[in-house]
Amino acid sequence: MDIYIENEFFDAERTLTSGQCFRWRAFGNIFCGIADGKIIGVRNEEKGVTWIGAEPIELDFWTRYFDLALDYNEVNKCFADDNILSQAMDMSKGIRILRQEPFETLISFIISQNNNIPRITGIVERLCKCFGEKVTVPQTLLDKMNGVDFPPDWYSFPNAERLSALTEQDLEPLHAGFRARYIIDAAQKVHSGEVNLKQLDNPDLPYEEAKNVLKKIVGVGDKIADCTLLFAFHRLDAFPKDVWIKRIMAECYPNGLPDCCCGSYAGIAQQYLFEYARKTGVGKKK
DNA sequence: ACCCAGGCGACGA
DNA sequence: TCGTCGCATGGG
Repeated sequence: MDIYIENEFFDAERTLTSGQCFRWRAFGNIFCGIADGKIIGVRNEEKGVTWIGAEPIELDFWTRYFDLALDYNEVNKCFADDNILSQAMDMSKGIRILRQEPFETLISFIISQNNNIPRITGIVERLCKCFGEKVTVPQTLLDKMNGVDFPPDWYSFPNAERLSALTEQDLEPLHAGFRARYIIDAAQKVHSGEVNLKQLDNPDLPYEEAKNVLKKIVGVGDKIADCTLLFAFHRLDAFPKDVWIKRIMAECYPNGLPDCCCGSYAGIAQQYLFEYARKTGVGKKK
């Protein structure tokens, strides 16, 4: 069935195409994606959002996934004094930081290194198609998609146990390049418990401590650890520095980032700046 | 043909 | 602790 949530600070298109997730697809004004083995459609309304094909019992799950409990209007006041951030906020209004599944987020951002978003998306899609499990699409969602070019088969993100049993050669169809061995190493360390993701789901765990756990994986450095902590564990104090952020730091903040980018909502500021840099092309040479 | 992408590890100074 | 380089792949 459908669930409607009133919330004026949620923009599905901006949130789901902002480079924090790689598994949502647009079909007209409906985004479809999978989390927790469930597929739903997400459609923005005048003053809220509808989850198509979601069950009432899943209300808390999706509310948490889309971070609808946090008052972003309040958070944004932290950034109002900064000129660049104010502009960035205007063009990113309605973006939220998702709470994605940890293993999926970890692997996705391992794949992201020295890579671009369209290609990351393709590799993640092939990973799910090859090693995930088929997900049943609810009839309510299928009905809405009648007449749309909607894929018949959807696959979950494979778990650590599944991937830990594979070899680099098994991953060749993904065309992940040098990242294949990083994926295997991550899956093995997560599955063995050497990297305990459940332990990281604890806001009281000191940030650097959590980060060092993730960095035990070969191919996980500061940036990927930061992204995993931000987009899966909702550590809003994370501030991942990718090439876009480095450009904007060099171009717009030669004397350093404002304090609000080091505080408890640094990750939200980071996401605004990331979008600003990508949309305006700040610092990028042509 | 080049350059680049939500980086990282190895290596040398 | 710091820069620099190679890494696979594919799109611009």
